[in-house]
Amino acid sequence: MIQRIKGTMDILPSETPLWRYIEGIMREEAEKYGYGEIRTPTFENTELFVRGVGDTTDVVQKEMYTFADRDEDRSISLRPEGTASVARAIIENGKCSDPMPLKYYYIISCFRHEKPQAGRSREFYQFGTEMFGSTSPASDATAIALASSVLRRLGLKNVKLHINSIGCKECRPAYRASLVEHFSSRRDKLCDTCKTRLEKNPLRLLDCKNPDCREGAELAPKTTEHLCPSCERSFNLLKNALDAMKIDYVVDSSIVRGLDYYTGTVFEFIADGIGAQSTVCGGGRYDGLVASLGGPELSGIGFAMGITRLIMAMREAGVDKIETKTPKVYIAAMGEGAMIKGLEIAERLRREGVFAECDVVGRSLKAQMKYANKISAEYTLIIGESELESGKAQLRNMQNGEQSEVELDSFVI
RNA sequence: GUGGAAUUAGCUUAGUUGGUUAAAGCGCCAGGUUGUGGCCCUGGAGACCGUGGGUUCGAGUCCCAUAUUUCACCCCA
Repeated sequence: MIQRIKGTMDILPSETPLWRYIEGIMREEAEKYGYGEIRTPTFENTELFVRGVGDTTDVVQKEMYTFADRDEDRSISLRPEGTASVARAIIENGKCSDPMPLKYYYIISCFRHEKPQAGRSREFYQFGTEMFGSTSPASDATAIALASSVLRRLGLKNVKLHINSIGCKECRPAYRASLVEHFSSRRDKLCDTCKTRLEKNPLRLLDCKNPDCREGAELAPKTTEHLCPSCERSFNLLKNALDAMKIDYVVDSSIVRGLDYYTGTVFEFIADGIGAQSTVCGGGRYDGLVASLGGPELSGIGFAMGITRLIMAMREAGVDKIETKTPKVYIAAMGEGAMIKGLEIAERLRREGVFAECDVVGRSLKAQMKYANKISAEYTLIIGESELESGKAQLRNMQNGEQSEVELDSFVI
């Protein structure tokens, strides 16, 4: 038995309708906001992610599926996220001179070599959107509104929006310094990972779950109190816009994000009751990304939603039951002649747009009726020798058991 | 990468202090008279007890290793 790769999953026909329902809502909403779908390659030059996502991030340092290409001396990687590829694509396809803003969305799977856990797998699925070419908080508000709108339509009331601003390249260094100062004074109280974070990525100290570190984080200077005038104005405008759009949020200074490209506004939608990996949607502004990939100075704002986490949240909220299509008519056929006739009729009905099935196993009538019941067929048409001769057959309503006689070659349903 | 838990038929599980042909429910297949489902009844198929070692006269039951699943840390969607 050859097993599935660890951390991957099979999505069976019993589950795909829910996936498609969710994806359908994502597409509809994205398009309603003027985003167009983009499809980029599953793998890219490793360098794209190193430069885009950041060479100090865990994602790039220890989680990428990286390998040597066969025919060239070149390192390629399966995409660990979607934003870098889209940024690359707009530069490469000359879209940076299109009318601004550029708005793209995608539904893709990404790959990270992590230890699997609730809400985390090595191949994971996400809906992402990117908007380029606006520095205005109106674009932040629009992106957040889109995410919020998808979640609302999915029926997720157990999801909360947390927003924060981590500052731009002007104000972040100063804030970072004040954080380091704050935590250095209480260094001996920090957990081991936080001690290394103090040097590597001080912002991360803010969302450590260790109780002692949490205490330090509570007392730490808030990003929002160290913003430069421009960032502060933007953040306030964003809050005003969200208020006006009637989108509830909390300002949460522990939202820092882990990818290097984030600047300014960052946000997460956090779900209750789905375990430790509770962020169903995360995003923010990435004003330096396009330039760092060799494109023009073009700011951006986007987010990604984890589809499996959404499904967990939907289960938790009890909104994961959706209607699925069931056959209009099942044709029970006895004998070879009837089976041929049944196939003929089923095909005629399908060409008229009807969901019709015909027995292909050749079992007893009783077994076929049982099967029709199991697949929730609305009607069963019963064909045997005598029906073949008369050209008429019984059409049974499976709900109330009533039967009526129909002309085999002409009945409609 | 670090730690905890789990691993018995397709699924969910039971298996007593190691001792004969490893249970059950659901599901599947077939019957309950001659061509009619949903309920009920009967029967059947289906498990080398995750894999590999070890202890023992004897292991699903004990020990070790390994894989996978799962939960948490790290990190992120």
